[in-house]
Amino acid sequence: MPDTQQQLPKKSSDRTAQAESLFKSYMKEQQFRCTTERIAVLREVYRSNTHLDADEIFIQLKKKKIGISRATVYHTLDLLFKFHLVTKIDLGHKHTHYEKSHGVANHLHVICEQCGKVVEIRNNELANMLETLCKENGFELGSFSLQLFGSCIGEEGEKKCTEKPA
Amino acid sequence: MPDTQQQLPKKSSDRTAQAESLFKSYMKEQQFRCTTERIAVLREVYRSNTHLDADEIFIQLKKKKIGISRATVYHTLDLLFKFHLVTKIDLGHKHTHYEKSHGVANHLHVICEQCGKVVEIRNNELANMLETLCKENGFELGSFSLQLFGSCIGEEGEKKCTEKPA
DNA sequence: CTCCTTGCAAAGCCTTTGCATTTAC
DNA sequence: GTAAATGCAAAGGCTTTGCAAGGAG
Repeated sequence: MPDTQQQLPKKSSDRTAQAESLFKSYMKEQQFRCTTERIAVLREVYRSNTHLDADEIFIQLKKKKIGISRATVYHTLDLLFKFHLVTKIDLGHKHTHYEKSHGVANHLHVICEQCGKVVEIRNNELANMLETLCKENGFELGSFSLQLFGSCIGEEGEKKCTEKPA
Repeated sequence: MPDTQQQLPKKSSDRTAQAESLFKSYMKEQQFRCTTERIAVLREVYRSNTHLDADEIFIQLKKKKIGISRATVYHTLDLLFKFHLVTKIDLGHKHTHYEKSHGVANHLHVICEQCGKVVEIRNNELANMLETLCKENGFELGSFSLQLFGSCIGEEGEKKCTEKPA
């Protein structure tokens, strides 16, 4: 694999384009074909700022009149995951969610077990610690998936969340 | 909820017994009935030192001539999860795994995307950082689920894993 | 031109649910 | 005795797969 993944994006608006270039170069390298469907899935994931599930991607694309089957969406997500361009996350809902991961590293999700709310937290120190921990244990860190389950707390730091799930 | 969860186990051999007491007290509190099936699932999870899936638990119990249905296993795992006595984990295999979490906190999994190997890493500093991050963001940390996807590296720190999945 | 990719539909598989029976309290 | 839990089987829902048709290289 080329070392291009190490280049950090200069502008956040470039991230999608960069991810697209990376995707194309990985695909070329590994003899995967660069189809319009695959690019469409990549763009959809990178257009969104949250975590999507496979079906949401399928529906978004359908709304945009981009004909694509669910099977292709799943296949493509596997490819994107393989190249570390998306992260798989389990938010405690019944199925896998996916999220762009190029240029948006170093964050984790906190999920309220009462109301289901999901909050993103960013922290570089944490990411560094994880990378170090992996190295110390003979692993090279690729993508990662951090989910913390807990409960929202009130202003006074006393009241636990009692909301019902949406 | 009583504060008993904060008491750390003194001996590792006490953990199962402690988890069992906690389970019973939580159940009493919240009007759940203390059935032999539920206790059996708890014990099975705590007897194991790795992550199990629901079906493995079902099969282990069947081997021990403990009649129980899959439905009950799933129900009980939900209860255990609710009480933070097990953690749900996604190891990139196709379904949820469960792992005891009382007395075995502060660890994460590193999963090799090539060979599927799963390694556990323990680190208190990380756990503290996570707890702090949550507090800073208005969350109370319950159980957590950390999975890092990457690749084993060779002795020289150069060779990436090329093994096939088992 | 060749072989990979797509797409549809069906299959697969984990998980949940309905309802009668059993059981904890 | 009563309400909750179990268990079976069937349904549910996400994901994968087989195979013919289409498209990239």
